[in-house]
Amino acid sequence: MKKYNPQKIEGKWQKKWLKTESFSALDSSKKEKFYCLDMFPYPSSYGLHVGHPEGYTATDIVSRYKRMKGFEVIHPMGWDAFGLPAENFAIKSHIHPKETTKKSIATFKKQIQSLGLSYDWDREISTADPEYYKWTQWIFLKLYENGLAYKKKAAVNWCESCKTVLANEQVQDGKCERCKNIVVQKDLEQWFFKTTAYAQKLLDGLKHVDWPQPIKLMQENWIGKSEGAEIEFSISNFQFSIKVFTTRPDTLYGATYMVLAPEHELVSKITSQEQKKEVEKYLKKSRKKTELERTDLAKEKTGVFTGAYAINPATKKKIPIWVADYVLSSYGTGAIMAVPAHDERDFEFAKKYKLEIIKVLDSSEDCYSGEGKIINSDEFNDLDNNIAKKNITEKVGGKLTTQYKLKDWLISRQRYWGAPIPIIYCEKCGEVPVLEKDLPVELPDDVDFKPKGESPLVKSKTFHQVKCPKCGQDARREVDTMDTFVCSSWYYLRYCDPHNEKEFASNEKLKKWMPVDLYVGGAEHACMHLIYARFIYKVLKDLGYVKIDEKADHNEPYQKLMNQGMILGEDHQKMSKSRGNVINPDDVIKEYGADTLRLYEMFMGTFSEVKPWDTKSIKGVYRFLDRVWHLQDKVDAQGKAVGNILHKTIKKVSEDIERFGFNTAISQMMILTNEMSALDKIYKSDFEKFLIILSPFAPHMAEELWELLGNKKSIFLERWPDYDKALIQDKEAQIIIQINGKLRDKIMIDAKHISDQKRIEELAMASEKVQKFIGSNKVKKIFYVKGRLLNIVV
RNA sequence: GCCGCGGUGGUGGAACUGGUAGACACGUUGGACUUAAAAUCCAAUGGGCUUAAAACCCGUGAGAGUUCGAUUCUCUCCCGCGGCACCA
Repeated sequence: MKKYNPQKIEGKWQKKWLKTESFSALDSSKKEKFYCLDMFPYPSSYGLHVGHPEGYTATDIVSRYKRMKGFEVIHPMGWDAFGLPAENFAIKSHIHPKETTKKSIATFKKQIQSLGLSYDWDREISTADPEYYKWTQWIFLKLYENGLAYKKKAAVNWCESCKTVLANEQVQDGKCERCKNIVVQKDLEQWFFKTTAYAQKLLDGLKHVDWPQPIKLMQENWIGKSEGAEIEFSISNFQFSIKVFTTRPDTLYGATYMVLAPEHELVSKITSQEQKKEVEKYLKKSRKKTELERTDLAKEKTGVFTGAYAINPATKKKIPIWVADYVLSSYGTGAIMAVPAHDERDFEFAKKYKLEIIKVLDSSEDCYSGEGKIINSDEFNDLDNNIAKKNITEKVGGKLTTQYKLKDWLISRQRYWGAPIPIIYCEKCGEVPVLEKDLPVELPDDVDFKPKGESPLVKSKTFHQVKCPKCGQDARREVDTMDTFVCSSWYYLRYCDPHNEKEFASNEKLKKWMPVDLYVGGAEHACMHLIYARFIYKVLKDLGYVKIDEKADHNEPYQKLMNQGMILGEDHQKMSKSRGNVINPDDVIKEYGADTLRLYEMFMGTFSEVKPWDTKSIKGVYRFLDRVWHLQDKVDAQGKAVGNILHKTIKKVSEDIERFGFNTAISQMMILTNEMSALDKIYKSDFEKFLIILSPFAPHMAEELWELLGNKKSIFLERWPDYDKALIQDKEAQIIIQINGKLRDKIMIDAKHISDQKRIEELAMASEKVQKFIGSNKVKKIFYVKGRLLNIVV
């Protein structure tokens, strides 16, 4: 009896799989395609953590399963290689990010291969490779040509510790997503992608994808659509007017004052002489506040009167115009009509500054923001407020419109380790895009990494001196680089045609492989990568660079999305170096082997739930594999058939893989294994079927045992077994007997008779236990659920 | 504050469209093997009551409701996690 030695067999098969290129996806294949994708990792110098194998094992199981089901599976892996950690490391150590990244990628690749994952390494890509970022820059140019990339001066998020601007999506809780430093607002000239032009399309597309509902909701909220009206208020004694956006034009008669955001352009123009000092003081103060302080709900609202008055277009009454930083300049028009009777913020403000409050909806509450009947509004009285919305807007010459919270995507970064923005500034011609033939704009090596608030590329002698593509005069390059999320917003397209030197990917290959059928990764990307990638994909489709003539093409890159749940430390806390509760997957592989690690991570719990690591529990799956290993000694031409349980297992494992129920699939295989272990002999054909369904989970062991059984070809060339419907039928059925819904007895009955309710009732009534509980009570009613239970109501 | 997800034994977790709650595994206890330990194998293992078993009762965060029957559906509340955060 040979001992189970995972270290020995795993290395052997990993080498073999690589050598035979068993998992290369064939562009020429006639089979139905299946695109199975992981969110590619940032290759950090720390190597893999246990979270990586969780998602990777899941997609590996699905990939191997789908191949055996007859699909041509494309299952690529690559590196999201640009980014801050490598650059920050360079600042400390003076080691070039190129070097660190190269090393980290090598480590990651080795670790990933030691897990026995079936990637198609011919398609490996790295976003920091000029071959790749050439096309990232090309995509930038296409957006630029079509007015979807533009530069503007705006109040932007600035992280003082990273010394760079950040996109809206990268500010979390008022802090930098990377370093957790407080983000401040700065007026800077920056590059944007016009995501707002796609707000509605991004919303619509969500209807067509098979994504977890919470992620869809998060995106919906992030895009933040509201329908309302734009209404203009003229200003008393001025030529100007103030445009506001409101979702409640029905409450216009209750608008008793107006508020401008401190940044609103009219503030300086309309402020009266008497109020000037006060207003300026207020503006100065609010400018100093961070975004976090300004949006702090717990804080009392503040504001100051401008001295000017507007005319309510419905009531023709003069209403005061205030400045207050509870109104945001970045949303709507940066100005509001305040209806204190029906908006809590306005109510709070009006009470504090003793402003007029007029109710225009029928309600007993002081401040009521719900629906209802209109009052105090002339001819609109008694109308339903939803009808009044349209009518009142029309009366005052307003316009029904839609607003979104989504902002344009700020993509420029004042950092080195990213793809340079392919723009040239010429004194004569102004902003000039780099010519396509001059791509890629390569990163220079001669830079000083210390961030000083401008891109390190400024310091490169070789980089920014360039001739203007238009006039040939001396010009200088844009020194900012692109947000790494730009690089990762199209990588799934490059995998389809990774070596193409003429295009980012040929249409033929895109047509062959896109869209991604299954996408797996963490939920933290809900409002970042997953919005950006959808945006870029839609743009490329609209511009005609991606054409797919499939019937079910919904202009979405990712059909099905699955989020893996975070793995916590053994102390039920988030794993972190400072807590010292980090588990290194290498250690687990060293002790138990890759198959055990894979199985364990899949067995831990529900795939998408958060779950704690438990080193002791690893033994359980190791024992299981060990038991499977020893089953080989029982294989015989003679034996007892395990057909029923085997075929039930085939059914359950197949169904569970499809619905990401890996934990229950494994538990079913454990049940089968325990059953087979109890036998003296098992049929070879039964054991082989079991090995096939085990193989996506524990590929090394399955492959090794398959070979030991005398098979010459890889187990992964086998077809996935079908279960036999006749064999999964049980001969006997157990019927639960309940009295008033409480379990009182169980009876066994031949499966032939499960439809015969009368027979079952008779059997039940014959039971002593049943009789005891019925006693002298009268049977009122009997419910029978076929093959399951009989409930007697007394 | 708003939106979402969740709360099941000592632990991780199962439970199909409302139908045996606790599958599978860890741990624990007892036993076998061993000079011994590890490993392995066998058995028991939600709580109460009981010397033990049988029998019975209780039990899926709390309370109510719908139902013949609720972990599953509805309402109210409590707790944990995630997202958003003055979006007019």
